[in-house]
Amino acid sequence: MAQTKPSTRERLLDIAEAGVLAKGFGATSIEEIIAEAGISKNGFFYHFRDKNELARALLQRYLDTEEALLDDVFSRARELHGDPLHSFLIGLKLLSEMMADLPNGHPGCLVATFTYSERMFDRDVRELNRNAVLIWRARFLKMLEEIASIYPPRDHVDLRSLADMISNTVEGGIVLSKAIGQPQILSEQLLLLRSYVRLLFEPAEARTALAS
Amino acid sequence: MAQTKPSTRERLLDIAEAGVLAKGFGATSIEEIIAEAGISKNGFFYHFRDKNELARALLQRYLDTEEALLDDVFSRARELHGDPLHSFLIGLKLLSEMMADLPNGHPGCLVATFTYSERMFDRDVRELNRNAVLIWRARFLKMLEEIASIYPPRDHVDLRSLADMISNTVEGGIVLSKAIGQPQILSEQLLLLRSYVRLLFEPAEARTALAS
DNA sequence: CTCCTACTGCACCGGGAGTGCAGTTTTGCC
DNA sequence: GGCAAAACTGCACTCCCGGTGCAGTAGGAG
Repeated sequence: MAQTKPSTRERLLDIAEAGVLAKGFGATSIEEIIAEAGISKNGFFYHFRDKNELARALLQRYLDTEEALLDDVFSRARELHGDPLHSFLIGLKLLSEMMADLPNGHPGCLVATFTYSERMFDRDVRELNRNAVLIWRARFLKMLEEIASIYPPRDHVDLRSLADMISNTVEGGIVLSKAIGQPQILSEQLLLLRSYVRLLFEPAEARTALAS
Repeated sequence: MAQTKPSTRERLLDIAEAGVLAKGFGATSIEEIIAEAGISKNGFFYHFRDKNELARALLQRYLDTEEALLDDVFSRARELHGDPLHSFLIGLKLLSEMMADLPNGHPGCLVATFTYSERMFDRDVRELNRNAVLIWRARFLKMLEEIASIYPPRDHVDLRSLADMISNTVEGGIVLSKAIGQPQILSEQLLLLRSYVRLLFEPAEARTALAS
């Protein structure tokens, strides 16, 4: 499995992804992708029937990577602490640190890009995009339900909304970081989210004074 | 000042804005804009030197409208309650209701769209976009500093980050709402933000039990 | 030796960005 | 009413991009 192919297809996806995140899908031309890849136009169309199929492949690959990353982060967090609340807080911390360590900041989220270009794609791609957000929701909801079953929340909150808040924080954080060119915003926002989760669920006796 | 001109320029901007929010800037063609406006191509170029100038005008108009809206919401909130914390909480509630009342959900934020297409624009437009976020930050930071000077926060938070969290919630909420086609997410997320601000600043004695 | 994968090269179409220029209608103002 | 400026129209043309069609080929696997 290890780097058997620096395959052309993967290189095309890499180049396309960078372009899409920097300029938007509609503004990323096949011409420039093949120019950078050093391939002919027909070479491109050998791999992807049309631009929509490029979009599909791009999004699918992106979602698989993200899912693996989230699996990794939160299972590592769970190994560090068996309690659902504390492992969740650790997971958010890890995520925040991971985002802070990206050298040029987060390059952008394809789900957001595609959401802001929905009219360009066919049903398949839009459905894929929609499902991605619903999968994130389900993932975080499951963790929050486990937490809430042990720690009663301090305020009336809908756990489903709260689950969305994680995705929300990431998506918003990426936009703001990119917009003003301050990569650290994303990780700061994740820490604020963590602070909220803590205030919501952590029992008062565990928070004597303002201890971190 | 009242509707003296349903001027062509404004109509072009309206049509362009809808297109840009639905498909992205690069994918919104001048041809389709003039087709919908019923104007010739040269008519378009009479108003805007090129596509970049269209972007500039689009963004400037959008930012002016948003600023006026925020001024309105938070000054109305201030009239309803003199206390900075409570008027801020009311403002977030008003904003949330306003977003919930949009018939087809929020159409999208141009700042986010432009952020995800940065390479398409010249320095001017990128600077305009960047400044917009910094202006939002300054606006909310001022309000939060006033709050924090009266109510000591319950957790160590950087007020600047917290100020960004308002923009963050809106940007993220718009992405999620659009992505899964559930307009209410944006207003829900604003209410969660409100819950966080309340937990952070509201004195314990004001929150006996879990009262709203 | 042959089949398959992964391409190259060329020619072509339609549509979009943008330019240039000449001409026309509409509007505001004296 | 007259006149100039503003707000356009129409046409012709350039270059770039998405996409198609078709013919051909280099290299590895059986």
